[in-house]
Amino acid sequence: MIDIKKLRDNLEGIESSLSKRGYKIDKSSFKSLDKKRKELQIDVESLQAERKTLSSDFGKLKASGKDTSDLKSVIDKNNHDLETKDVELQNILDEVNSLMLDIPNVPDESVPEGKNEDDNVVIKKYGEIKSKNTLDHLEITTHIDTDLAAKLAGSRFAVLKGDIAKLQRALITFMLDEASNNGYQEFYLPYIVNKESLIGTGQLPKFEEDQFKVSDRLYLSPTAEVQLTNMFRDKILDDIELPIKVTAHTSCFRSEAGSYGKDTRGLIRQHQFEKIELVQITHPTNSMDCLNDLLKNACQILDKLELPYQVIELCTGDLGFSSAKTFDIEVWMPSQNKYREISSCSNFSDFQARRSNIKFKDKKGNTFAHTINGSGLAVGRTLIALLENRFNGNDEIDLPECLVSYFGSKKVKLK
RNA sequence: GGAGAGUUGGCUGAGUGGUCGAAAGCGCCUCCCUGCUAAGGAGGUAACUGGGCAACUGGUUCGAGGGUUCGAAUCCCUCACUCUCCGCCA
Repeated sequence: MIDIKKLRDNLEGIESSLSKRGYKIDKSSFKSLDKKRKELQIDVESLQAERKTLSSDFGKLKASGKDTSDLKSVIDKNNHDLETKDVELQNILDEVNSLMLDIPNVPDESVPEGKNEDDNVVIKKYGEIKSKNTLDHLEITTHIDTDLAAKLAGSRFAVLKGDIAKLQRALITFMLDEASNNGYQEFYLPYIVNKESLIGTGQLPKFEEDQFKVSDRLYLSPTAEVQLTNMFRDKILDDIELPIKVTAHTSCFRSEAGSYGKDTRGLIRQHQFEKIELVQITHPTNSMDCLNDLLKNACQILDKLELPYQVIELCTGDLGFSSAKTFDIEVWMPSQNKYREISSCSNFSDFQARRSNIKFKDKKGNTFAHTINGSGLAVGRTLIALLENRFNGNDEIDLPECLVSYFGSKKVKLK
């Protein structure tokens, strides 16, 4: 949710910012709605003030045992007027609100302009592409079994066996340790979350069909961003606590309703996958520094894993709904001969904080915080990248140095 | 699954129809006092939001939503959540 005051004060400015990301705001309907809102609100509030004094007069009259019927008819009229005006006001407020909920976040000034993903900007490439391998991960190892998973659950699931299952476990521990070393407090979280939480981080109401619903009010969490951010929902933090850095490993669940036929093979796009998430709650003045910090934390993991990757900055046209600025980290996937997203690091400015009511307190008063998050990293995709980049035709691969102690051996058996 | 008790400000917790946005305590802020520290004293301290250049001045909010009433934190209904005991269980 963007700030309605900013919209009132600077409609043209917001309009041009939003047009850069391809969103056209309905200026004239906002203006006329807001004008009506103002008139009605003034009416309603003065009628409410009137009711207060009339009611207290009524009480006094009654207490002194005098006749109240004249006053009663005045009160009745006032209440009747109030009710009609109030209904009108509520209707207008509902309209304003749904208009506001539909408006995406305003891109940061620094975000490169562009229409779609073709206009994203490669910031830097890291590591050397050495692999000559063309086989994909399902061809490299027999220990990723999607048929078996289909028997148990359905498509877009996987069973990992033996060393591959163990390697996933090692990766999770490694990534969590990296996050802890970088100052993130580790959490273990519920995988099921309520509606309020999903609304807070922006998955609801707009993206309901992407979620797995387990009951009337409960959903499987699509990312630990939801839990880690909503821990601070409805809180007023102390400014000296900022930035707050938190992390967790969770299984993540996505229905992938909109991706029929996309990445149907293997581990790339699953209904259930493992992810380590990094979240920071920051002061508005240095949130961009915090984003760079978080990006560095995520990149560092790929550096240690010795995997080639690139960092791209999303252009205005490709930004997610809630994001003000996003860097994607893409790891080299030899079988596809291209880079694939393995982490998305975003500054949401006060967009999520406004929805989830996360504030901090300083001498000037209470202000919405900024929220930052990114994966550190997506575990399944990291696993694939390791297999594909390190495969050299044998029945086992060598692990990078950083994983050896976590895995307990230097070699991973593929068959 | 059965039975019961709750949900009030940053926290603890009083408040059963108007004088209640709300006692008291804790915490926090300002000041006073004391050579430092400890203790003590005075005052202040909820959030959200409208109008106004401003001084200022309205409104809303006591888990959520309805209802009764001239008037609801307080009475009634529905829902959500939390806790305790019993049962079951990793």
